[in-house]
Amino acid sequence: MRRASDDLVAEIEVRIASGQFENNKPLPAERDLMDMFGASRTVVREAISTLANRGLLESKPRFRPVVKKPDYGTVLTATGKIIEHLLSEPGGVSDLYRSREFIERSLARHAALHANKDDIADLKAALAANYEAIDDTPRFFITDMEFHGVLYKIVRNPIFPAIHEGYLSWLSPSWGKMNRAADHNLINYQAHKKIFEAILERDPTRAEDAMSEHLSVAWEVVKDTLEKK
Amino acid sequence: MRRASDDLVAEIEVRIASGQFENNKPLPAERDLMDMFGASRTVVREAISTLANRGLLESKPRFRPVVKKPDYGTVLTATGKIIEHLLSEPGGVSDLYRSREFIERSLARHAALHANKDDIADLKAALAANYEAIDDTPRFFITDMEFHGVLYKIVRNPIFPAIHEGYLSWLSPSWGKMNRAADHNLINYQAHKKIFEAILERDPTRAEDAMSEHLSVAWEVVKDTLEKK
DNA sequence: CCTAGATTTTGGTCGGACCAAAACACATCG
DNA sequence: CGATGTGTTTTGGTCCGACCAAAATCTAGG
Repeated sequence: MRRASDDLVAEIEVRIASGQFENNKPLPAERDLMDMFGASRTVVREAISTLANRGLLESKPRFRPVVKKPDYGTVLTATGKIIEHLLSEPGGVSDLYRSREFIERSLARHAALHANKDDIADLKAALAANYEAIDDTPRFFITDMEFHGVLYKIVRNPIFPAIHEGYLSWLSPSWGKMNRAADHNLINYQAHKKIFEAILERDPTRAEDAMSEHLSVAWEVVKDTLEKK
Repeated sequence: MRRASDDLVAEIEVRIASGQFENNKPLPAERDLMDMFGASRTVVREAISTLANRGLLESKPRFRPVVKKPDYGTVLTATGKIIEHLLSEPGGVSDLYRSREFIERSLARHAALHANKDDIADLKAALAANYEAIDDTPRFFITDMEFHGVLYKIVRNPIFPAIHEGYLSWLSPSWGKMNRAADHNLINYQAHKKIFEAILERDPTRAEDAMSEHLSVAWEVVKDTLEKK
Protein backbone atom coordinates (compact mmCIF):
# COMPACT_ATOMS: atom_id res chain seq x y z
CA MET A 1 0.00 0.00 0.00
CA ARG A 2 1.31 3.41 -0.87
CA ARG A 3 0.20 6.90 -0.10
CA ALA A 4 -0.88 9.24 -2.83
CA SER A 5 1.67 11.75 -1.63
CA ASP A 6 4.45 9.23 -2.18
CA ASP A 7 3.64 9.13 -5.86
CA LEU A 8 3.70 12.89 -5.96
CA VAL A 9 7.02 12.96 -4.14
CA ALA A 10 8.47 10.61 -6.73
CA GLU A 11 7.13 12.65 -9.61
CA ILE A 12 8.45 15.90 -8.23
CA GLU A 13 11.81 14.28 -7.58
CA VAL A 14 11.98 13.30 -11.22
CA ARG A 15 11.13 16.79 -12.33
CA ILE A 16 13.81 18.21 -10.07
CA ALA A 17 16.40 15.75 -11.32
CA SER A 18 15.44 16.42 -14.93
CA GLY A 19 15.60 20.14 -14.40
CA GLN A 20 11.97 20.73 -15.25
CA PHE A 21 11.77 22.29 -11.81
CA GLU A 22 14.92 24.37 -11.95
CA ASN A 23 17.45 24.37 -9.19
CA ASN A 24 17.33 27.35 -6.85
CA LYS A 25 14.06 28.48 -8.34
CA PRO A 26 10.76 28.43 -6.49
CA LEU A 27 8.42 25.52 -6.89
CA PRO A 28 5.10 26.24 -8.60
CA ALA A 29 2.32 27.31 -6.29
CA GLU A 30 0.53 24.58 -4.41
CA ARG A 31 -2.68 25.21 -6.27
CA ASP A 32 -0.88 24.90 -9.58
CA LEU A 33 0.68 21.64 -8.50
CA MET A 34 -2.82 20.43 -7.67
CA ASP A 35 -3.89 21.01 -11.25
CA MET A 36 -0.61 19.74 -12.64
CA PHE A 37 -0.86 16.39 -10.90
CA GLY A 38 -4.58 16.16 -10.31
CA ALA A 39 -4.08 15.87 -6.58
CA SER A 40 -5.75 17.50 -3.65
CA ARG A 41 -4.00 20.22 -1.75
CA THR A 42 -3.61 17.86 1.17
CA VAL A 43 -1.38 15.49 -0.74
CA VAL A 44 0.45 18.29 -2.46
CA ARG A 45 1.31 19.84 0.88
CA GLU A 46 2.28 16.50 2.33
CA ALA A 47 4.59 15.86 -0.60
CA ILE A 48 6.16 19.27 -0.23
CA SER A 49 6.69 18.67 3.45
CA THR A 50 8.37 15.36 2.77
CA LEU A 51 10.63 16.80 0.11
CA ALA A 52 11.52 19.69 2.36
CA ASN A 53 12.50 17.31 5.12
CA ARG A 54 14.62 15.37 2.67
CA GLY A 55 16.38 18.55 1.73
CA LEU A 56 15.26 18.73 -1.88
CA LEU A 57 13.19 21.77 -1.12
CA GLU A 58 14.14 24.62 1.12
CA SER A 59 10.95 25.82 2.65
CA LYS A 60 10.61 28.85 4.82
CA PRO A 61 7.15 29.47 6.23
CA ARG A 62 5.04 31.72 4.04
CA PHE A 63 7.56 31.59 1.21
CA ARG A 64 7.59 29.51 -1.91
CA PRO A 65 9.66 26.40 -1.41
CA VAL A 66 12.90 26.66 -3.35
CA VAL A 67 14.18 23.71 -5.34
CA LYS A 68 17.54 22.43 -4.14
CA LYS A 69 19.32 19.78 -6.11
CA PRO A 70 20.93 17.67 -3.42
CA ASP A 71 24.64 17.63 -2.69
CA TYR A 72 26.63 16.22 0.18
CA GLY A 73 25.92 19.35 2.16
CA THR A 74 22.22 18.63 1.83
CA VAL A 75 22.74 15.32 3.53
CA LEU A 76 24.22 17.05 6.51
CA THR A 77 21.55 19.66 7.01
CA ALA A 78 18.88 17.01 6.63
CA THR A 79 20.67 14.95 9.24
CA GLY A 80 21.30 17.75 11.65
CA LYS A 81 18.07 17.49 13.56
CA ILE A 82 18.59 13.81 14.36
CA ILE A 83 22.21 14.29 15.28
CA GLU A 84 21.12 16.87 17.81
CA HIS A 85 19.16 14.21 19.63
CA LEU A 86 22.12 11.89 19.67
CA LEU A 87 24.46 14.57 20.93
CA SER A 88 22.19 15.36 23.82
CA GLU A 89 22.58 11.82 25.10
CA PRO A 90 25.46 10.84 27.35
CA GLY A 91 28.60 10.15 25.37
CA GLY A 92 27.10 11.60 22.23
CA VAL A 93 29.46 14.50 21.86
CA SER A 94 32.35 12.32 22.90
CA ASP A 95 31.62 9.72 20.25
CA LEU A 96 31.32 12.34 17.58
CA TYR A 97 34.49 14.09 18.66
CA ARG A 98 36.42 10.85 18.70
CA SER A 99 35.22 10.01 15.24
CA ARG A 100 36.55 13.35 14.17
CA GLU A 101 39.85 12.56 15.79
CA PHE A 102 39.98 9.30 13.89
CA ILE A 103 39.24 10.96 10.58
CA GLU A 104 41.58 13.87 10.99
CA ARG A 105 44.45 11.69 12.13
CA SER A 106 44.03 9.82 8.89
CA LEU A 107 43.72 13.05 6.99
CA ALA A 108 47.02 14.27 8.39
CA ARG A 109 48.69 11.04 7.40
CA HIS A 110 47.15 11.23 3.97
CA ALA A 111 48.28 14.82 3.51
CA ALA A 112 51.84 13.93 4.43
CA LEU A 113 51.80 11.24 1.79
CA HIS A 114 49.83 12.87 -0.99
CA ALA A 115 49.68 16.63 -0.65
CA ASN A 116 50.81 18.38 -3.81
CA LYS A 117 52.38 21.79 -4.30
CA ASP A 118 49.06 23.59 -4.23
CA ASP A 119 47.91 21.78 -1.15
CA ILE A 120 51.10 22.71 0.65
CA ALA A 121 50.64 26.30 -0.41
CA ASP A 122 47.08 26.27 0.88
CA LEU A 123 48.20 24.82 4.18
CA LYS A 124 50.96 27.38 4.45
CA ALA A 125 48.53 30.20 3.79
CA ALA A 126 46.03 28.83 6.28
CA LEU A 127 48.75 28.52 8.86
CA ALA A 128 49.87 32.09 8.24
CA ALA A 129 46.33 33.39 8.59
CA ASN A 130 46.13 31.36 11.75
CA TYR A 131 49.23 33.06 13.11
CA GLU A 132 47.96 36.51 12.24
CA ALA A 133 44.81 35.90 14.27
CA ILE A 134 46.38 34.74 17.50
CA ASP A 135 45.32 37.89 19.29
CA ASP A 136 41.88 37.95 17.73
CA THR A 137 40.03 34.98 19.20
CA PRO A 138 36.93 35.03 17.00
CA ARG A 139 39.08 35.34 13.95
CA PHE A 140 41.43 32.67 15.24
CA PHE A 141 38.48 30.34 15.51
CA ILE A 142 37.74 30.85 11.83
CA THR A 143 41.30 30.38 10.67
CA ASP A 144 41.52 27.33 12.89
CA MET A 145 38.57 25.76 11.12
CA GLU A 146 40.03 26.70 7.76
CA PHE A 147 43.36 25.08 8.50
CA HIS A 148 41.62 21.82 9.26
CA GLY A 149 39.40 22.38 6.25
CA VAL A 150 42.39 22.31 3.92
CA LEU A 151 43.17 18.81 5.12
CA TYR A 152 39.65 17.68 4.25
CA LYS A 153 40.13 19.19 0.82
CA ILE A 154 43.33 17.33 0.07
CA VAL A 155 41.65 13.95 -0.36
CA ARG A 156 39.85 15.47 -3.35
CA ASN A 157 36.56 13.81 -2.58
CA PRO A 158 33.51 16.04 -2.16
CA ILE A 159 32.31 13.90 0.70
CA PHE A 160 35.09 15.02 3.00
CA PRO A 161 34.57 18.75 3.00
CA ALA A 162 30.93 17.96 3.71
CA ILE A 163 31.99 15.89 6.70
CA HIS A 164 34.06 18.80 7.87
CA GLU A 165 31.05 21.06 7.65
CA GLY A 166 29.14 18.53 9.66
CA TYR A 167 31.68 18.39 12.44
CA LEU A 168 31.74 22.14 12.59
CA SER A 169 28.03 22.61 12.78
CA TRP A 170 27.47 19.77 15.24
CA LEU A 171 30.48 20.17 17.44
CA SER A 172 30.97 23.90 17.53
CA PRO A 173 27.97 24.49 19.79
CA SER A 174 29.81 22.42 22.37
CA TRP A 175 33.03 24.37 22.25
CA GLY A 176 31.53 27.70 21.38
CA LYS A 177 31.13 28.56 25.00
CA MET A 178 34.48 27.34 26.09
CA ASN A 179 37.33 29.50 27.18
CA ARG A 180 39.28 30.46 24.12
CA ALA A 181 41.87 32.75 25.55
CA ALA A 182 44.89 33.92 23.62
CA ASP A 183 47.17 31.40 25.29
CA HIS A 184 44.98 28.62 23.96
CA ASN A 185 45.26 30.20 20.56
CA LEU A 186 49.02 30.11 20.76
CA ILE A 187 49.02 26.47 21.80
CA ASN A 188 46.70 25.57 18.96
CA TYR A 189 48.74 27.53 16.46
CA GLN A 190 51.87 25.72 17.51
CA ALA A 191 50.08 22.42 17.15
CA HIS A 192 49.01 23.37 13.65
CA LYS A 193 52.56 24.34 12.88
CA LYS A 194 53.84 20.98 14.00
CA ILE A 195 51.30 19.24 11.82
CA PHE A 196 52.21 21.39 8.87
CA GLU A 197 55.90 20.78 9.27
CA ALA A 198 55.42 17.05 9.48
CA ILE A 199 53.38 17.16 6.28
CA LEU A 200 56.01 19.31 4.66
CA GLU A 201 58.67 16.79 5.54
CA ARG A 202 56.48 13.97 4.24
CA ASP A 203 56.46 12.24 7.58
CA PRO A 204 53.02 10.64 7.84
CA THR A 205 53.49 9.18 11.27
CA ARG A 206 54.64 12.42 12.80
CA ALA A 207 51.80 14.25 11.08
CA GLU A 208 49.33 11.77 12.48
CA ASP A 209 50.82 11.96 15.95
CA ALA A 210 50.87 15.72 15.89
CA MET A 211 47.23 15.79 14.92
CA SER A 212 46.40 13.24 17.54
CA GLU A 213 48.14 15.26 20.19
CA HIS A 214 46.48 18.46 19.01
CA LEU A 215 42.98 17.07 19.13
CA SER A 216 43.49 15.32 22.45
CA VAL A 217 44.52 18.55 24.08
CA ALA A 218 41.57 20.36 22.57
CA TRP A 219 39.26 17.60 23.71
CA GLU A 220 40.36 17.95 27.31
CA VAL A 221 39.25 21.54 27.20
CA VAL A 222 35.96 20.70 25.55
CA LYS A 223 35.34 17.89 28.01
CA ASP A 224 35.89 20.14 30.98
CA THR A 225 33.47 22.64 29.52
CA LEU A 226 30.85 19.97 28.98
CA GLU A 227 31.18 18.58 32.47
CA LYS A 228 31.05 21.97 34.08
CA LYS A 229 27.77 22.60 32.36
CA MET B 1 7.77 33.14 11.92
CA ARG B 2 7.16 29.56 12.87
CA ARG B 3 4.60 27.00 11.89
CA ALA B 4 2.17 25.57 14.39
CA SER B 5 3.31 22.09 13.43
CA ASP B 6 6.88 22.97 14.40
CA ASP B 7 5.78 23.54 17.96
CA LEU B 8 4.00 20.23 17.95
CA VAL B 9 7.06 18.52 16.54
CA ALA B 10 9.14 19.94 19.36
CA GLU B 11 6.64 18.87 22.00
CA ILE B 12 6.40 15.36 20.68
CA GLU B 13 10.18 15.16 20.48
CA VAL B 14 10.35 16.03 24.15
CA ARG B 15 7.80 13.39 25.04
CA ILE B 16 9.74 10.82 23.06
CA ALA B 17 13.01 11.77 24.69
CA SER B 18 11.42 11.73 28.14
CA GLY B 19 9.83 8.37 27.50
CA GLN B 20 6.28 9.62 27.89
CA PHE B 21 5.79 8.26 24.41
CA GLU B 22 7.49 4.94 24.84
CA ASN B 23 10.04 3.65 22.42
CA ASN B 24 8.80 1.02 19.95
CA LYS B 25 5.22 1.63 21.00
CA PRO B 26 2.60 3.21 18.78
CA LEU B 27 1.91 6.88 19.00
CA PRO B 28 -1.55 7.89 20.26
CA ALA B 29 -4.21 8.25 17.61
CA GLU B 30 -4.22 11.46 15.63
CA ARG B 31 -7.53 12.50 17.08
CA ASP B 32 -6.22 12.00 20.59
CA LEU B 33 -3.16 14.06 19.81
CA MET B 34 -5.51 16.79 18.63
CA ASP B 35 -7.14 16.90 22.04
CA MET B 36 -3.86 16.46 23.84
CA PHE B 37 -2.25 19.48 22.21
CA GLY B 38 -5.28 21.45 21.18
CA ALA B 39 -4.27 21.39 17.55
CA SER B 40 -6.15 20.68 14.37
CA ARG B 41 -5.71 17.40 12.63
CA THR B 42 -3.90 19.18 9.84
CA VAL B 43 -1.04 20.26 12.07
CA VAL B 44 -1.01 16.95 13.90
CA ARG B 45 -0.60 15.10 10.65
CA GLU B 46 2.02 17.53 9.44
CA ALA B 47 3.98 17.05 12.64
CA ILE B 48 3.75 13.28 12.35
CA SER B 49 4.93 13.45 8.78
CA THR B 50 7.92 15.58 9.77
CA LEU B 51 8.87 13.30 12.63
CA ALA B 52 8.53 10.28 10.40
CA ASN B 53 10.88 11.84 7.86
CA ARG B 54 13.32 12.65 10.63
CA GLY B 55 13.23 9.01 11.64
CA LEU B 56 11.74 9.45 15.08
CA LEU B 57 8.57 7.74 13.98
CA GLU B 58 8.29 4.73 11.77
CA SER B 59 5.12 5.16 9.83
CA LYS B 60 3.62 2.60 7.53
CA PRO B 61 0.49 3.69 5.70
CA ARG B 62 -2.70 2.79 7.52
CA PHE B 63 -0.80 1.79 10.66
CA ARG B 64 -0.15 3.68 13.83
CA PRO B 65 3.23 5.39 13.69
CA VAL B 66 5.69 3.67 15.99
CA VAL B 67 7.99 5.69 18.21
CA LYS B 68 11.68 5.18 17.47
CA LYS B 69 14.26 6.73 19.73
CA PRO B 70 17.01 7.79 17.36
CA ASP B 71 20.39 6.09 17.12
CA TYR B 72 23.15 6.33 14.56
CA GLY B 73 21.31 3.85 12.41
CA THR B 74 18.38 6.21 12.27
CA VAL B 75 20.60 8.82 10.74
CA LEU B 76 21.43 6.48 7.93
CA THR B 77 17.92 5.46 7.02
CA ALA B 78 16.81 9.05 7.13
CA THR B 79 19.67 9.95 4.85
CA GLY B 80 19.24 7.09 2.45
CA LYS B 81 16.82 8.78 0.10
CA ILE B 82 19.09 11.75 -0.45
CA ILE B 83 22.15 9.62 -0.91
CA GLU B 84 20.32 7.76 -3.65
CA HIS B 85 20.09 10.96 -5.62
CA LEU B 86 23.76 11.65 -5.19
CA LEU B 87 24.74 8.16 -6.23
CA SER B 88 22.76 8.42 -9.42
CA GLU B 89 24.89 11.35 -10.52
CA PRO B 90 28.19 10.81 -12.33
CA GLY B 91 30.99 10.07 -9.92
CA GLY B 92 28.60 9.56 -7.06
CA VAL B 93 29.28 5.91 -6.48
CA SER B 94 32.96 6.46 -7.06
CA ASP B 95 33.19 9.20 -4.44
CA LEU B 96 31.36 7.10 -1.91
CA TYR B 97 33.46 4.06 -2.62
CA ARG B 98 36.67 6.02 -2.31
CA SER B 99 35.57 7.45 0.99
CA ARG B 100 35.03 3.90 2.14
CA GLU B 101 38.50 3.02 0.97
CA PHE B 102 39.90 5.90 2.96
CA ILE B 103 38.04 4.90 6.09
CA GLU B 104 38.81 1.22 5.90
CA ARG B 105 42.47 1.78 5.23
CA SER B 106 42.56 3.74 8.43
CA LEU B 107 40.54 1.08 10.18
CA ALA B 108 43.03 -1.57 9.18
CA ARG B 109 45.88 0.54 10.48
CA HIS B 110 43.98 1.20 13.67
CA ALA B 111 43.24 -2.47 14.15
CA ALA B 112 46.89 -3.37 13.74
CA LEU B 113 47.77 -0.89 16.44
CA HIS B 114 44.93 -1.33 18.88
CA ALA B 115 43.08 -4.60 18.40
CA ASN B 116 42.85 -6.56 21.63
CA LYS B 117 42.59 -10.30 22.20
CA ASP B 118 38.84 -10.36 21.64
CA ASP B 119 39.09 -8.32 18.50
CA ILE B 120 41.69 -10.67 17.09
CA ALA B 121 39.47 -13.61 17.98
CA ASP B 122 36.54 -11.97 16.23
CA LEU B 123 38.61 -11.32 13.16
CA LYS B 124 39.86 -14.86 13.16
CA ALA B 125 36.34 -16.22 13.42
CA ALA B 126 35.12 -13.93 10.67
CA LEU B 127 37.97 -15.00 8.46
CA ALA B 128 37.21 -18.66 9.12
CA ALA B 129 33.56 -18.18 8.27
CA ASN B 130 34.72 -16.40 5.18
CA TYR B 131 36.83 -19.35 4.17
CA GLU B 132 34.01 -21.79 4.76
CA ALA B 133 31.79 -19.88 2.36
CA ILE B 134 34.12 -19.67 -0.60
CA ASP B 135 31.95 -22.03 -2.61
CA ASP B 136 28.72 -20.43 -1.52
CA THR B 137 28.68 -17.02 -3.12
CA PRO B 138 25.64 -15.53 -1.37
CA ARG B 139 26.98 -16.69 1.93
CA PHE B 140 30.45 -15.47 1.05
CA PHE B 141 28.99 -12.06 0.48
CA ILE B 142 27.63 -12.04 4.01
CA THR B 143 30.81 -13.23 5.65
CA ASP B 144 32.71 -10.73 3.57
CA MET B 145 30.63 -7.92 5.01
CA GLU B 146 31.05 -9.29 8.47
CA PHE B 147 34.80 -9.44 8.22
CA HIS B 148 34.89 -5.77 7.36
CA GLY B 149 32.30 -5.15 10.05
CA VAL B 150 34.66 -6.39 12.74
CA LEU B 151 37.12 -3.70 11.77
CA TYR B 152 34.46 -1.04 12.21
CA LYS B 153 33.73 -2.49 15.63
CA ILE B 154 37.29 -2.30 16.84
CA VAL B 155 37.34 1.47 17.16
CA ARG B 156 34.68 1.06 19.84
CA ASN B 157 32.66 4.01 18.70
CA PRO B 158 29.00 3.44 17.80
CA ILE B 159 29.31 5.81 14.88
CA PHE B 160 31.53 3.47 12.92
CA PRO B 161 29.32 0.39 12.75
CA ALA B 162 26.61 2.76 11.59
CA ILE B 163 28.89 4.01 8.85
CA HIS B 164 29.50 0.42 7.85
CA GLU B 165 25.78 -0.18 7.61
CA GLY B 166 25.54 2.89 5.46
CA TYR B 167 28.19 1.76 3.03
CA LEU B 168 26.53 -1.61 2.78
CA SER B 169 23.07 -0.31 2.07
CA TRP B 170 24.22 2.36 -0.35
CA LEU B 171 26.98 0.55 -2.15
CA SER B 172 25.68 -2.99 -2.29
CA PRO B 173 23.06 -2.18 -4.95
CA SER B 174 25.97 -1.27 -7.20
CA TRP B 175 27.88 -4.47 -6.73
CA GLY B 176 24.87 -6.69 -6.19
CA LYS B 177 24.62 -7.41 -9.88
CA MET B 178 28.27 -7.93 -10.46
CA ASN B 179 29.90 -11.17 -11.25
CA ARG B 180 30.74 -12.84 -7.98
CA ALA B 181 32.14 -16.09 -9.10
CA ALA B 182 34.01 -18.46 -6.85
CA ASP B 183 37.39 -17.33 -8.11
CA HIS B 184 36.56 -13.82 -6.99
CA ASN B 185 35.66 -15.23 -3.63
CA LEU B 186 39.01 -16.89 -3.33
CA ILE B 187 40.84 -13.72 -4.25
CA ASN B 188 38.86 -11.76 -1.71
CA TYR B 189 39.41 -14.36 0.96
CA GLN B 190 43.13 -14.25 0.40
CA ALA B 191 43.05 -10.49 0.63
CA HIS B 192 41.20 -10.72 3.93
CA LYS B 193 43.76 -13.19 5.13
CA LYS B 194 46.60 -10.85 4.30
CA ILE B 195 44.91 -8.05 6.18
CA PHE B 196 44.32 -10.29 9.15
CA GLU B 197 47.90 -11.47 9.25
CA ALA B 198 49.24 -7.96 9.12
CA ILE B 199 46.98 -7.01 12.01
CA LEU B 200 48.07 -10.07 13.90
CA GLU B 201 51.69 -9.08 13.44
CA ARG B 202 50.91 -5.53 14.54
CA ASP B 203 52.13 -4.13 11.29
CA PRO B 204 49.90 -1.10 10.63
CA THR B 205 51.43 -0.15 7.34
CA ARG B 206 51.15 -3.61 5.87
CA ALA B 207 47.58 -3.85 7.14
CA GLU B 208 46.75 -0.57 5.51
CA ASP B 209 48.42 -1.52 2.27
CA ALA B 210 46.70 -4.88 2.20
CA MET B 211 43.35 -3.22 2.70
CA SER B 212 44.15 -0.65 0.06
CA GLU B 213 45.07 -3.34 -2.41
CA HIS B 214 41.99 -5.37 -1.54
CA LEU B 215 39.57 -2.52 -2.08
CA SER B 216 41.28 -1.32 -5.23
CA VAL B 217 40.90 -4.70 -6.83
CA ALA B 218 37.27 -4.89 -5.77
CA TRP B 219 36.67 -1.42 -7.12
CA GLU B 220 37.94 -2.36 -10.54
CA VAL B 221 35.29 -5.02 -10.71
CA VAL B 222 32.58 -2.69 -9.48
CA LYS B 223 33.65 0.00 -11.91
CA ASP B 224 33.46 -2.33 -14.85
CA THR B 225 30.01 -3.38 -13.81
CA LEU B 226 28.87 0.23 -13.54
CA GLU B 227 30.28 1.19 -16.92
CA LYS B 228 28.83 -1.80 -18.64
CA LYS B 229 25.42 -0.77 -17.40
C1' DC C 1 -10.39 -20.91 24.69
C1' DC C 2 -10.43 -20.11 19.95
C1' DT C 3 -12.35 -18.48 15.64
C1' DA C 4 -15.41 -15.83 12.42
C1' DG C 5 -18.17 -12.13 11.71
C1' DA C 6 -20.11 -7.53 13.19
C1' DT C 7 -18.83 -2.95 14.91
C1' DT C 8 -15.95 0.88 16.06
C1' DT C 9 -11.79 3.29 15.52
C1' DT C 10 -8.50 5.32 12.81
C1' DG C 11 -5.37 6.81 8.94
C1' DG C 12 -5.68 8.74 4.15
C1' DT C 13 -7.87 11.85 1.13
C1' DC C 14 -10.92 15.35 -0.36
C1' DG C 15 -13.10 19.98 -0.70
C1' DG C 16 -14.04 24.30 0.97
C1' DA C 17 -13.15 28.29 3.78
C1' DC C 18 -10.57 32.07 6.10
C1' DC C 19 -6.58 34.85 7.34
C1' DA C 20 -2.38 37.20 7.04
C1' DA C 21 1.71 37.70 4.65
C1' DA C 22 3.94 37.87 0.21
C1' DA C 23 3.99 38.92 -4.53
C1' DC C 24 2.44 41.78 -7.96
C1' DA C 25 0.56 45.78 -10.55
C1' DC C 26 0.05 50.42 -10.83
C1' DA C 27 -0.23 55.12 -9.95
C1' DT C 28 2.45 58.77 -7.84
C1' DC C 29 6.35 61.59 -6.87
C1' DG C 30 11.03 63.43 -7.11
C1' DC D 1 12.74 57.60 -15.86
C1' DG D 2 13.62 55.32 -11.66
C1' DA D 3 12.34 55.09 -6.89
C1' DT D 4 8.47 54.83 -3.79
C1' DG D 5 4.17 54.03 -1.80
C1' DT D 6 -0.40 51.98 -2.15
C1' DG D 7 -4.01 48.84 -3.42
C1' DT D 8 -5.11 44.23 -5.32
C1' DT D 9 -4.32 39.46 -6.08
C1' DT D 10 -2.00 35.39 -5.05
C1' DT D 11 -0.46 32.12 -1.95
C1' DG D 12 0.98 29.45 2.21
C1' DG D 13 -0.78 28.12 6.91
C1' DT D 14 -4.57 26.55 9.50
C1' DC D 15 -9.05 24.86 10.56
C1' DC D 16 -13.35 22.21 9.83
C1' DG D 17 -16.24 18.56 8.41
C1' DA D 18 -16.92 14.57 5.66
C1' DC D 19 -16.15 9.99 3.52
C1' DC D 20 -13.82 5.62 2.67
C1' DA D 21 -11.39 1.58 3.43
C1' DA D 22 -8.32 -0.80 6.27
C1' DA D 23 -7.17 -1.86 11.30
C1' DA D 24 -8.30 -2.73 15.65
C1' DT D 25 -11.65 -4.19 18.76
C1' DC D 26 -15.53 -6.45 20.30
C1' DT D 27 -18.88 -10.26 20.24
C1' DA D 28 -21.27 -14.36 19.42
C1' DG D 29 -20.89 -19.11 18.17
C1' DG D 30 -18.35 -23.46 18.19
